This record gives sequence, structure tokens and C-alpha cells, in this order.
Amino acid sequence: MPDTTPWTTALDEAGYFVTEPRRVVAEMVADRDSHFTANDLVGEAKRARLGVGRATVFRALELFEQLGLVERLDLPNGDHAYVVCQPSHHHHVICTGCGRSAEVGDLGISSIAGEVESQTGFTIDSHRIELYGLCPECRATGADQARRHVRARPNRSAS
Amino acid sequence: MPDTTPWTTALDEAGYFVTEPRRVVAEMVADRDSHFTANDLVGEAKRARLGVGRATVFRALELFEQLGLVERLDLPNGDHAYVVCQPSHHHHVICTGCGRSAEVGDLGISSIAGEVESQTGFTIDSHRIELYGLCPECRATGADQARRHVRARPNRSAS
DNA sequence: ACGAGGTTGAGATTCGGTCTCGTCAAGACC
DNA sequence: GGTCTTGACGAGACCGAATCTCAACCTCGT
Repeated sequence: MPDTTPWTTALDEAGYFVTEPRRVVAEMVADRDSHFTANDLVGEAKRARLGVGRATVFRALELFEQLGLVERLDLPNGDHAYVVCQPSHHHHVICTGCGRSAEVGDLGISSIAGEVESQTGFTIDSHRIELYGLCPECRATGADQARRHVRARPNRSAS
Repeated sequence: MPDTTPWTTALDEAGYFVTEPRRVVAEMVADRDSHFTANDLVGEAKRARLGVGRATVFRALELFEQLGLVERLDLPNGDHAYVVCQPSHHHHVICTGCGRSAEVGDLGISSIAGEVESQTGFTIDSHRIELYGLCPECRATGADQARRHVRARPNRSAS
């Protein structure tokens, strides 16, 4: 049971009500150490009889995203997932073995953006970067076999 | 009516049948100069009475993606879109005004990947990069107003 | 021309996500 | 503490995107 204080204070400071359902969602989210989908949470809420409806989970996630507490990312298989993160500008590295993710700083993107601008004539004003690979543990345990979470296409179900 | 020979030969060489529906889809795709969604094509096919079913459009796109003839990308608003592209490694710059896209080379990502590896301990083996901005024409015509194609869901963009 | 087997289209189905609307409760104010 | 205003909630209808099913069809090697 993680500490959700930062979540509730963020809500409070942004002028939103701190309600029980939001606290519950925050708790479920803070519990995860890898990326998760909205439906994962909906499922968990239903299973654990937390009394939090589907709409509420989606609304809470949208809110948390607005507040910069989670970030939405698109997995290569097309799924939409979320990860917990810091509000500052950064990017995510996602483990294709276990789904865990790590944050990395701005990298040298701004210089690249400049290069692209001169190369294409476009004015770049935003970007999305996601890196995929294996985390140290998965590499150690030879998780090459375990590439299930973030896989190319075939079955969008199995997870 | 663009030349779809490269498409059919790619199919042929990969051992797939070159069928009429696939040719039709290839033609529709090659016609576009900006990104498009699967449903755009389904709609066009229906409107023009091309006799190509929904499932077929999706299957053809999936095939073309496998063959590296189109690339699937996720717009900031969550939509899935496709763009025509070369099979070599590259990234896309997407105009938030008109939706047109341009390709840019590998940029300096490989060096960044190295940096990330040492920073996080992950082994990077693939990545997705999408850059958003205004193309020269849109900037010239003050298309700031016209941001319709790639409408950012309020906050998530601006890096 | 023929036949095997890949491919197709229509519709049913699944699935992620949003919307509606009556009800509830958080927080402001007295 | 009481009560009021208004944001938030839950259940389920709804929607659009994408996939699945399956009999009929078409491609291509022979």
C-alpha cells in the first residue's frame, strides 16, 4: 500500500476534489511498477470490489495525465498504456521483457530538432520518443523468451 | 493514378498473391500525400464503390506494414494512422496543420541510445520517434488556425 | 484448364473508450 | 453543526475501431 499523498495534494492544489474513488485509483496506479492499461485498472477494481466504475477510472487517469502524474504511451502493438512519472520533461524506456519502464532526461533531442528543421523546412514544436529494450534483470534472466508484453502484432489479447 | 508496380512486386517477392483488392488498396494509399487512417480508406472504398471490404483494407494495410511500404504511427490524439514510406530506417515529421509528413534519416539516435543504455542499464533495441510541427506551407499561410488533423488532446504534447 | 489453398466480403462480434443522467458527497458558507 | 452548490460518481447505453468467421471466390503453379 503505497503512499498516495503526493497524488492527493496534486489534486488539491489543482483545485480538484479529493474523493475516495480518486484515492483508490491513485493507489492502484502507484502500486504498479510497470506500464498498465486503463482496462487493467478497471479489471482490478472490479475484481477487488473497490466500487469504482469504469468511467471513473478513465476520468481519473485523464486527470492524472493532465497533472503530469502519469503519462500515456502507445505500445508498438497499438495498445494505449500508462506509466507513473515525474512532471518534468523526459522520455521513457520500456522493457520488452517485463514491461517495466524507466525515465530518461531530455537527451539531445532539441539539437536533433534543429537539424530536422533545417533538413525539412518544418518547424518542430513537439515530439514523442519511446525507447524499447531489455532492463538489466530481464537481460540477466535471459528474458529473450519472455517478450510478451510488448510484442509486434499478432494477438492483441494475451496479456 | 499513381504507379503501384513497386507494391505489387513487393507482394509478389514476399510470396503473397497479387489480387485485385490489394491493388486497389495500394492505389488508394499511394494516392495520399499525407497520413491517413484505415477508416479513411474504408470510407473511400465504399464511396467509390470499389468493392473492397473493411476487413480487406485492414488486412492489406497490415501486409503493407509488414513489407515496410507503409508505417503505422500514433497521433497525439490517440488515432492510429499510416504513412507511405521507404523501407530503410527513418522517422517521420508530421505537420500539425495539414497532416502531411516528411521523412528524416536516422538522426543521431544511435548515440543517444548508447547514452540511455549507460544511464539506465537497459539494452535498447528499438525505438519510436515522431516529431510534430508545421510544414513550410502551413507556416507561410498562417495555418496556426487550421490545426485540425493532429489536434492535440489539450495537454499531452508541447515538449 | 485444373485444383489447392490463399484471399475475400459481409456481418457478427469484441473491445477500448465516451456519454448520459439520476444520485451522491466535498467543501464553502453561515 | 446544518445546508447548499456544484463537482464527481456509477451503471449502463452508446459509439467507432478493429478483429473474427466462414462460405464463396480468385491466383497461380502445373
